[in-house]
Amino acid sequence: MMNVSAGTLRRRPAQRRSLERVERMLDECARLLDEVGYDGLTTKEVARRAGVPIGTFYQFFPDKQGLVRALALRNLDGFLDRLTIRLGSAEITDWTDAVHLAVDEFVAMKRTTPGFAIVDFGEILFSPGGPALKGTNRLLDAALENNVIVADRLRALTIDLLGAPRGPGLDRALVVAVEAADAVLKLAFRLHPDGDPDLIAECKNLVRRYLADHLPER
Amino acid sequence: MMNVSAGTLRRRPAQRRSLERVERMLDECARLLDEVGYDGLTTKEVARRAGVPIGTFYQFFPDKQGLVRALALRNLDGFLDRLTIRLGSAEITDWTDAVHLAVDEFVAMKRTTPGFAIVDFGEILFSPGGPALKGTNRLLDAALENNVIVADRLRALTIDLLGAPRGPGLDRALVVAVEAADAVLKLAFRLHPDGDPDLIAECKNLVRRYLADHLPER
DNA sequence: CAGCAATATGAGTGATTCTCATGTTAAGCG
DNA sequence: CGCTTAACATGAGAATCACTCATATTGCTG
Repeated sequence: MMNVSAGTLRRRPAQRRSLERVERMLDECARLLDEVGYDGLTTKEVARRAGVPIGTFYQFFPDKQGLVRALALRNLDGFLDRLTIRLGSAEITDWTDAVHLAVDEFVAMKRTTPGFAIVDFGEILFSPGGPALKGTNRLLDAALENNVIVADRLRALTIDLLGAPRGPGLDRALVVAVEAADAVLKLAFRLHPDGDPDLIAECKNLVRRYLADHLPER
Repeated sequence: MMNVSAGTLRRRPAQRRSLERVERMLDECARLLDEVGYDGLTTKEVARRAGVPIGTFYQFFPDKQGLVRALALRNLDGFLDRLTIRLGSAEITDWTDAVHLAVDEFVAMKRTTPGFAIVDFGEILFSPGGPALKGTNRLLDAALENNVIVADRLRALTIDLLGAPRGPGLDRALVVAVEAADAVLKLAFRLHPDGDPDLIAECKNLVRRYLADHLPER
């Protein structure tokens, strides 16, 4: 758990004090997102609310995008941890049950986790502007990882639980499924504060229909 | 064609001169997006390149987001116009052919239309930050229209050509399909400059599989 | 405790978005 | 044709933001 590091932070907080500070900044970032939205977010206000000077903010985060990216990674870790627990405790006999659980967990986090309604895993947020920005494309690279990480861990969960045929075909299918599901669920929450129930149901249909080609019948 | 108006512009350009100016600003916005990305885009530079003073820019566009939103709407219109033409000229016997054509047209625009690689229809771009921004949510409303417009016109095309069962079920299914396809294709172009061919193929599979529940067999 | 390296700080720099007072053109009218 | 009034155009400037960097502070080691 808690894997906010790879390429997103300038300096990895070593001491407890620093770790708490980074955590507080992420917390306030999430809360601010709910209040003022992504464009209204300012590094100054995040730092002020977290009780750290602006200079310290930039000791840890390379820029505003880095902050949001770190939050997205934390969200991702949180989601995967929760899902792992739920998949472990529930009796899963069918991979479609796993889809059901995953979507439900995502929906639950949309409703309860601060900032998650605005920035969930956030890969889309980073791609426009990230790549062509200056010279490098490390932002993009870091962002793209997210999809791969989700798919990887979902595959690990799925295969371990249900013994599906491994291979690049399944890998790609899972990435596609995650991307598509994320988009539909985002839409569901854009149209309805608690997530349009019909669209949530359709999201499950979409994923099940599609994955039926790549996973065993039942 | 050319429907850049609903809520996106401060003042609708009435005279030819103004219309050309707005068009030029959108053109330069698109080209700049390719050069510097979304975050690198500045209203000042767009105005400078389009040969209009910054004050004039703000006569027509409410803000930077309004500019990008207007571009997204123009892209949307362009896409639907092209698709309508292609669907009309080709002999379509099966709705799966329509899916094929639609995805191919999107891919073609990703490769050739300036700025389209960064901002296509852009509904995702607007939702984070737009809604919670201040008090109103007109930004969100305007953005949400996009999905509805696409689905509406796609449905009109589909139904007229192939006689599918009308109803809210089909409407919702088309919205879901558009949203999911858009997300997967965006991923395809994030991973590969010309669009990952496998992912493009998978996008078609995804849509066909899903829509098979809502449209006639062949 | 001396010396050194790591970390912390916030006033300042340059850049950006967007406004608004003023200037310019067109439109209506007797 | 002049006069009045409204629409439109303009760019200097106000407000704000992201991010830096020189200096101060803290902790670490011998």
